[in-house]
Amino acid sequence: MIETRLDAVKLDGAGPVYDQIRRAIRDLVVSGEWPPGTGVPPEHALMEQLGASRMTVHRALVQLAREGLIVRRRRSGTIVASPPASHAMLDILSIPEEVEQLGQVYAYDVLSRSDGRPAPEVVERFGLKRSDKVAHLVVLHRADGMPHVLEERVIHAATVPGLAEEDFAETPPGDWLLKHSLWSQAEHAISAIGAGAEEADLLSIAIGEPCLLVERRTWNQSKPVTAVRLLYPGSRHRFVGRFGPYGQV
Amino acid sequence: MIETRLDAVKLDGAGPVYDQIRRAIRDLVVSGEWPPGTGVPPEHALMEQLGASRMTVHRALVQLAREGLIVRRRRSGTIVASPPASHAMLDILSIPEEVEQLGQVYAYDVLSRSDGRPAPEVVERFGLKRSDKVAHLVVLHRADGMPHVLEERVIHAATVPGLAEEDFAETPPGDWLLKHSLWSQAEHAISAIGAGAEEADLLSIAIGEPCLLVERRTWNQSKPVTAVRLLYPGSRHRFVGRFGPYGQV
DNA sequence: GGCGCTTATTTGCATATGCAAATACCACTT
DNA sequence: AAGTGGTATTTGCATATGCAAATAAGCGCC
Repeated sequence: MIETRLDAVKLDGAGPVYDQIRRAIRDLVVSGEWPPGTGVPPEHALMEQLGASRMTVHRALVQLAREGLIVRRRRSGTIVASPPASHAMLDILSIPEEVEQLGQVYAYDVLSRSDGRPAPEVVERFGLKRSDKVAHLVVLHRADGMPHVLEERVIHAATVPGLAEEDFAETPPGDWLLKHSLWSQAEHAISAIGAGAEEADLLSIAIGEPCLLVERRTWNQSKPVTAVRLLYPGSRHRFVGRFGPYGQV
Repeated sequence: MIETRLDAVKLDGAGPVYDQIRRAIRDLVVSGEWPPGTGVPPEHALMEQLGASRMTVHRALVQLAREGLIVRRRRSGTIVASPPASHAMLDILSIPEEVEQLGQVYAYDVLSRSDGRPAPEVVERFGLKRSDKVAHLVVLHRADGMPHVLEERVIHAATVPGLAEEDFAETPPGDWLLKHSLWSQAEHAISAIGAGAEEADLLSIAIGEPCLLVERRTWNQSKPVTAVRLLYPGSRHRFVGRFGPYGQV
């Protein structure tokens, strides 16, 4: 277990104490200062350092645990949780996992890679500066040998250390990024478009066939990390979700 | 404010007391026994009736409030919340609201309605019995006069009182149902398909043009309520959502 | 009637205290 | 070395208590 520096937890005096504690720890977690596996100080230590009662500290930690940011176990203590790989319907972050959950065999090919300045059309689509250095990848994911998704991805070199040395021979870029970069904010959009000539060819479908397009952009502390465009043949894919009226499952 | 019968809250003895209280009240809310607006008894009353301390009752209520099931205000007390009309990206339940949020003028036409036994293909799609009575509706929603979504809907008469008398002249069926029926579970699926001849005509698009298809089925206590098929012209629509790695916004 | 003040009710927050449950760790035995 | 049992640590839960903040409702005054 990774140790923490206790004095990193600082209150800001705004609002209820339990919420100050909650936010202080949450910020350390989402900023990456306390990466997954880091040990959160025990209630006693926090209580002394912050001058709050144990119940107040407890309340903050219980809430963070319910939110999934930390994991608590008696006697062994509290650690920062690993972010869940996939969550609700559209938080599908790992394509290999998605395919394997369908009981199919996963494989992928990196069709192209280029490092350097982004092409003008890429700059616009992903909201970059022309001077930013990026890696531009095209990857075809297969399920049981059949084309499953076509992925086009731009990775912002400055925010992802080790990018140049990685050749994505063993792990597709999406999964690799999950392990080698942090993200604090993501946005995605779903729409339907017809496949273009090149896309249709790669996915083995007809030109103009309806496809589901998922576009996702990811930031870490407002710096862009990666942008991806996933094209799913419409006939072969459905995104399914369940929910209740108050948001619960 | 609607009064509640205090003795309706019953504990089941399983697990922590605060959680028993939480579940007991939650069940009353989601079952519809305490409809939105119902007054939840004050902490003092619950405390006496249940033989728990106020802090324990408080903990249960605070959690329910954070989950959005109840709304609490000092002095005026606690009431059951109205289910949020729209929530995350795909919990768009009210099309009029969606359109108006885009700053466009909303209108709709009921293109057809038939009451009676469901067509065989509807039976299958919705998991009904052939003997169930349903209303079958086709509605075109417009934004600024332009076709916006094509809605095809089946409503299960047995679970929706007052259905036969309603003509949907003033409120489109989706919104009407939100007010006149309860639901405890929903499922939706998104996919991409090409517009059929009839659909293309109604939506003023070309045959085969890619569309986003949202299918949603809704149940109340495992009895079907309604099933709907929403066809959005792909070129004109994107569903956008934002989220963070731990599920928070 | 309307306006402003007071009061009572209800929730919100924090503390102190005590015990229970889980379990990592250590010492001891075989 | 391997099991065994006790102990200390850490979280989980519940209670009792006190005060603060918000505000609905009542009261009195003009």
